[in-house]
Amino acid sequence: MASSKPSIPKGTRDFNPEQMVRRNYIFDSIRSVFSIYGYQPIETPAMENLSTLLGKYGEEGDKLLFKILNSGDFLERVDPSTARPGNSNAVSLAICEKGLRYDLTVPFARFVVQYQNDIVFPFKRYQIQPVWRADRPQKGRYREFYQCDVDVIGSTSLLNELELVLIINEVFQRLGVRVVVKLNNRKILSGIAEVIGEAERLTDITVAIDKIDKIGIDGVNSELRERGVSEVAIEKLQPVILLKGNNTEKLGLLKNTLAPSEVGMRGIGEMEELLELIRQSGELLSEVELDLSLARGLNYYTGTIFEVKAADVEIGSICGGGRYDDLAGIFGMKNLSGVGVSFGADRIFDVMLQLNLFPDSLLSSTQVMFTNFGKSEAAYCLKALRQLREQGVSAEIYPDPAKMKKQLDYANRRRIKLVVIAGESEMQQNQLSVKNMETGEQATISAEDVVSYIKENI
RNA sequence: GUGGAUGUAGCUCAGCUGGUUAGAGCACCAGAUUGUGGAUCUGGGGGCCGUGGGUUCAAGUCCCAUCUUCCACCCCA
Repeated sequence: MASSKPSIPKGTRDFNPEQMVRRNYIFDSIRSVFSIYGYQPIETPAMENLSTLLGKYGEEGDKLLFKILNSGDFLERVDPSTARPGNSNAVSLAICEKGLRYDLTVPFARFVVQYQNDIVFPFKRYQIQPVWRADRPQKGRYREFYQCDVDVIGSTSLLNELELVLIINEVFQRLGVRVVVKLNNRKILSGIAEVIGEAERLTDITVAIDKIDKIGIDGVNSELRERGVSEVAIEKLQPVILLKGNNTEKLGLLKNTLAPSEVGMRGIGEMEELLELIRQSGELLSEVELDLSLARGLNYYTGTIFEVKAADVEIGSICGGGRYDDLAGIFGMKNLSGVGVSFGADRIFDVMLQLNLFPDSLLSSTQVMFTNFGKSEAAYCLKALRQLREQGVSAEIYPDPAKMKKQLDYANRRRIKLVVIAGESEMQQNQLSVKNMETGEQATISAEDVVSYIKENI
């Protein structure tokens, strides 16, 4: 073999036309909901300065950043003695100053700080762009994937949280995906850690209880032990982890437990207010559930945490987010609270494909095709073809004078509903034949009526 | 980053304990049918068996490495 087979990098994908129209259906639906709620679009570059990205996602996140090699003689300023195996990380920082963005939230925070004087606050923005993670790919996990972020920054009102819940509900209602919206609050988690006497182990505790669905209560407990949480604390934690009942019942029980914790009670207050706001907005299609095991890894969250799971497919979360009180602080802008969620378009795609939720109509792009029997016959069609297009009907003419079988076959495979047949006999009568490919019916129409006939029969 | 599976035609897969020229279905192209599609029949093209090395008289088959895809862990959309 002269050259190896063409291929694309691990974890990346090509999208064919069928996949693209379906993806665009998702993006368009999401975009229009965002827009209805008053959010404005922005875009940021695929690459950011590495200094913007590093240290924002924890140690794990830093490892998953794609770094971009400097141009030119990038080894020029590298001390040869540091360039040895085992020291790749330090060297990579010396030879790379840019990286591909890991999410849309951090670039957004950078954007807000950079343009703070031009932005009108509260700033409601949405952003739909790909992000890259040097993760090991597996089901529902890619190295390049799209996020659809909505955030509002510069407001602490819980009305923003409410709005996000309503957006989530509306997006998945439009797409026909049944979901469960899970809510929690970082302050409640802090309160729990405080009450059981392990305040400084908040992250360990949340990471462990986040896994309860997967590894069960015993697994969580042994993981807590491994992470150094005391037996007494684990004992105290049990009733909280195992909390059952509806949202109000859970909150009621939590109130007793968290009474000694000021943070915890504030968290409960926020949760109660949010649930009340949701109730007042009217009936939602999506189920909204307070889930204390919901932790989410990103440690910049400080208040409400959101996560959305598909009710009918096992694929991890398809949307998630939360409130962050001090994200822009990293970039030198204090006291700017924000809250937002991110829709994972690629996973939503996988869910919808599996549940067969894409409308068939997406697959036919051309509505009318003119057959081609030769130069003069094709020319005879051009006027009607143009008129149809001017009136918004998507139409095309088969470019080559191929056999009728081949042309009709093409129309079939492209799912084109109407085929216009115009040959010598039609030309002589100043007519065109219009064939419906679904029913097989065919009618012969005069040249002046053919456009309106087609419009009526699309 | 750790562990486990996988790779044969465009796609889904056969191919026995190593043994002639590597198969099927679907898809594609052509013809039956020169102005009427989806059906049927007939024929045809297409493979250095993921890649590189090794063992052997002989490797798609056994061994090693590497890459891909998939699964679990970590983490996450």
